Amino acid sequence: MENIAKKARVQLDRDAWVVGAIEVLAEEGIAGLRVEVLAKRLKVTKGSFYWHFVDRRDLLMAVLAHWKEGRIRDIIKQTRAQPGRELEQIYHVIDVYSTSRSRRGMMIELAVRDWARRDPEAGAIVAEVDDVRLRCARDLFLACGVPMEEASSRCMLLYAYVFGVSLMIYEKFDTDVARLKRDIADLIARSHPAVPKPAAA
Amino acid sequence: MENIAKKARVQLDRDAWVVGAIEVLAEEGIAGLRVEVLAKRLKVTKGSFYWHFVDRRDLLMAVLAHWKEGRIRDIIKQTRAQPGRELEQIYHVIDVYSTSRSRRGMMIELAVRDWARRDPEAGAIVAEVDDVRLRCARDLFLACGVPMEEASSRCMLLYAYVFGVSLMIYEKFDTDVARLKRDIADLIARSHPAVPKPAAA
DNA sequence: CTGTTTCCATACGCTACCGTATGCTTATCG
DNA sequence: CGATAAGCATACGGTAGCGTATGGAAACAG
Repeated sequence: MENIAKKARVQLDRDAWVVGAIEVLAEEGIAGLRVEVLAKRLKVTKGSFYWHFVDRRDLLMAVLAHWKEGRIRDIIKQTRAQPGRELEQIYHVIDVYSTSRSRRGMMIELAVRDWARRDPEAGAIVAEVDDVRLRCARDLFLACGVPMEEASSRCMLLYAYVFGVSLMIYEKFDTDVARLKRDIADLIARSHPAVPKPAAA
Repeated sequence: MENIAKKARVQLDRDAWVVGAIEVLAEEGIAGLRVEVLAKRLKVTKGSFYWHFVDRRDLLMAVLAHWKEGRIRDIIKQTRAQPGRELEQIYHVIDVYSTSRSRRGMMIELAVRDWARRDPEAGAIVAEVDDVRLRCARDLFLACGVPMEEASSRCMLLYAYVFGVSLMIYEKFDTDVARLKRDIADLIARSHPAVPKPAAA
């Protein structure tokens, strides 16, 4: 009974603020993430904010921690492949990041990375996430029989591509974007003679 | 005589403001590009600014125009190859963008692209620059004998990579970054049986 | 030398934020 | 039923930045 009643509580906790903050971060960037703006969006005043956080920096650090945990969880999940289907999983990873399907996630990603370019603490978090990402992706290539150094190169190319392509504006360049992305995925993942390319990516 | 004397003039013109603005843009991003901050850096007050520009937006548009012109000039220059040395030129382009040699230029590039994610006018400029870039790079691949569609894929991968890799933080991942970048350049530019890989990139 | 134009400084009002102080409501507990 | 604490609102002082108004210096023309 109390459990049900507790769902009716409208009060905000730290996490609700962080979730809202990531929303704003995605839309406006780190510079647009202001406590009064966020408070207005959550339909409270900043009196509430300064109850849960000591200052704006406190919120930003909480956002970083939240983002990092979510990313690492997602990386583990996306790079876990059934034995023998690792190449398929590589194509899946490329697809997940490079299509507009997870546009929102990419906006957050880019906002955090832009943030990290000027803030050392954000930079440290991104460095950790990148390290996990690269190692997990490299393991996939290694499982495909790709030698160590080539696996490093290919997984680095993979992530650089997915982040980079989301920065570009290329509508005018090629009409068949689907084919383009398919071919690029092949360039990144292909040429493993021991393992044939899967029919379904 | 007047020509020499004119060099002594310390007064600022529009272009001096734009150049300074790009400096700030590279360091602080578009959100940190404020007229009073810029004025302080140029050792004048904003009274000067509002004589040369109607408002902040006016400066931003001038910055975009200046950046676009400079980029397109550079693209033309970087992708002009002597006949038969096009592949060599492709490696050169990758090298120029992906090494820390032009770190400053990349900071500007990333700042403009971040700006373009939220400002339609900046987006239009980036779209134009991307179009020129992609076409020029594609021409290089075409000159190497690469078929049209593959040339499109490879040049897109090229630029996505160089932009994306500058967003990543990978010190911990691989110790031999030089080898990594060389191998990635090969993945992007390689496999043109008709044209052997050049000894010197 | 005097008037005009160019270029910049100074001063002002205004808004958006940050962080603090304090008051008000509601729930919870004894 | 009071008392206490949690959660939020309100009000305040302070800074940074935008754009305007106006004054002043220096160059230049006549």
